[in-house]
Amino acid sequence: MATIQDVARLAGVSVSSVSNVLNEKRDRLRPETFDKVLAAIEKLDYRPSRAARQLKTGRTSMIGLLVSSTANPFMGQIAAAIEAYAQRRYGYRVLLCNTQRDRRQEASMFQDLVDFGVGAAILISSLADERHVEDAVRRGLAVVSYDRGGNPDSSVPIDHVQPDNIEAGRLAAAHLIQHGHRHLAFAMPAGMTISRQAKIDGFRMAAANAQVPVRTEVIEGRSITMYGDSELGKVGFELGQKIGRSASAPTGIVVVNDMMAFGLMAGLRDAGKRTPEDVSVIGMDDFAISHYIWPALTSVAMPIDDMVRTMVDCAIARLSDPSAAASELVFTPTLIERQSVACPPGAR
Amino acid sequence: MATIQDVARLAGVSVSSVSNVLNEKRDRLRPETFDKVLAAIEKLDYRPSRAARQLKTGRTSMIGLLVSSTANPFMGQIAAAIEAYAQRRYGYRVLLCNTQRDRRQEASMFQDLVDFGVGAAILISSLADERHVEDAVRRGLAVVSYDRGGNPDSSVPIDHVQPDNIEAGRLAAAHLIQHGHRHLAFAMPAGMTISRQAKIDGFRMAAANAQVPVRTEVIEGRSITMYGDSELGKVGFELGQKIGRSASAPTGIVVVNDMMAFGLMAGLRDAGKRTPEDVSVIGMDDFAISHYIWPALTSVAMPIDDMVRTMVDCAIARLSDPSAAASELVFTPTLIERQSVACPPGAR
DNA sequence: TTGAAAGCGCTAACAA
DNA sequence: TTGTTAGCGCTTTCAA
Repeated sequence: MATIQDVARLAGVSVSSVSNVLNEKRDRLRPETFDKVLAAIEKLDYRPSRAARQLKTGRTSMIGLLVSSTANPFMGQIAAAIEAYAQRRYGYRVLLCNTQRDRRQEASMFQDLVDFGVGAAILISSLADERHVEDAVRRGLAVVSYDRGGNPDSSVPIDHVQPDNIEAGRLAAAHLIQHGHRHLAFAMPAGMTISRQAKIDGFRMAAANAQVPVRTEVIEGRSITMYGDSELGKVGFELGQKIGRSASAPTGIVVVNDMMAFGLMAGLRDAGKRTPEDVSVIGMDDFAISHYIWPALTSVAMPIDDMVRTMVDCAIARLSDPSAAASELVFTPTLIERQSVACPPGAR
Repeated sequence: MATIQDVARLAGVSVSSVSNVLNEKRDRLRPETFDKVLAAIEKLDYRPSRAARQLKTGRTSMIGLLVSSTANPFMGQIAAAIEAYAQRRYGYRVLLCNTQRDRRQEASMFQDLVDFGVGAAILISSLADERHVEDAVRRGLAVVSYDRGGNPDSSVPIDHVQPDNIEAGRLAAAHLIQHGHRHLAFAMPAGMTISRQAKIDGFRMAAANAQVPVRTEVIEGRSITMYGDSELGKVGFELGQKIGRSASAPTGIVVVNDMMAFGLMAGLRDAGKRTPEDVSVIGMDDFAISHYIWPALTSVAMPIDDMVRTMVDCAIARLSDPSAAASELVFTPTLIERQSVACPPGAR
């Protein structure tokens, strides 16, 4: 590989002139010198070493991305969107880390990012405890956190971007109530997270605001250890079976995410219940696949592209102003009506 | 951030001693010196800069991963598996690039990887033309290519890992024939790739080897530009509609991947055809979701974990022996029987 | 067993 | 407008 020295030699100029060309400081060079250098660069097929540049400047054009697991299609979609936008808009590449929502993993990934000299990271994982994140920020990493409320007590600035989960829960429950359902359940894996709590709050709020009495309950499945899609489906399946066999089952179910909703509908089916004739189901995340399954899944869609752009913009902005006040940005979800919701059996 | 100098000063030793500690050269240090240094490292919470290390050694513990798009759940799953294994087994992190199967993008991503000093990359994208990959290899990047046959003429060593696509096609078609189907179609988006051709070959082979006459055809949908899952589903949907409305439709369809199969079944349904009663469908990739939809999709599963381990092992191995002969590794797929295949209408 | 010093490839301050 | 030079933080000879 050619170095800046080789280019300087071939062009008959000094390395600083070459450096100036590389950094587009046209005003410091005579046009002909500029061209001479350009020609030498071309000839040698020279490309500057990012490692050397980074060592000198302390900057590297990489951001870190921590997601629970891209094996979950929702995360895969977000990862693809982030990577594409960061590259297109800022020329940044993405270092991918799958956390499996494990705090120790997350901490070690943050550490690695700092060691690599990465300046900013996007964290998508709703672990309630944020202390290891704060450590990373103190070590100089800018972090944008998705789907977790901001902590006003925090001594360090962490930007937060999230969908309005309360509204998501409300939207889903209200839709069910509007279809005549009077016994609703919110289904999720065991274990509370901030975003789950918000969804539940909205879900309950819709019931409380209804003109009629509506019974609500939260149903937790097994807890999850791998954040791919297969385990989530299985938890949903088991829960669906259980609900399907129960005598006093809810007629409308809001499921914390689409993958689990698929499993839940399969479990319901296994127990002899049809969706939406016997039980209505609403998912959240709006997978592309949800359009195509039968019955097509009604789902609460999050404005992914908007949120992704915002997260990347925040991350890059904080690179140049690390001490700016943390921003808290909330995005509004939308209900996508499809075929998995109908009036409850009694109402027909 | 503390540097090696700070540590040396605090420990009262030279930087080279600290370096020796960092690199575990215990035999070059008196145990007590070792401990002194360790204490200083601890005290300062020192972590060596990877950039500096890389500049000196030319090595960095990152590998590149190029996939069409993690928005496709199959790719998301592979990406998660690669990241986890590379990290766990070798302590390597992953630089993620979504190529959208665009040659120019791929080329620029390879270039970036080289610029970052990344030594090895895994490429998952069946672009037929491999020249830009060869360029990258010539620039010193070790590449392992997935799902593309090796090119014996190639002047540079590129390792190839792939499922036995011929067998995948054969398995699927044979399963349909065994159920009594005599008119089969292979469905895919427009445009031939190496892996699609192999699947078709196997598909036709099964028909040719059958004891009875079997009619086969290849049905191409629209061509695809975004390699997420939504467009693939739509292409399948349109194709399903078309087939469902056709008078002389095949009774059994092998679809090039699960995502498109979901869309195709939805299209069939839209045209009034049921799966599997009217038309049987087999997918390929075996998404976790395929278990849970209705009808559960019979699919050809690729041994992802085995292939992923092999790809990462190959990539890392080539780092230390760039000129080793290229390996060509083929893995055997399995048919996962579920509910989307039945005997054809006539046979009942 | 330890330390001094060169240098990886670049940027940027300063001098010419 | 151009060149010289001092590092960035490490690893790695080579000497002591």
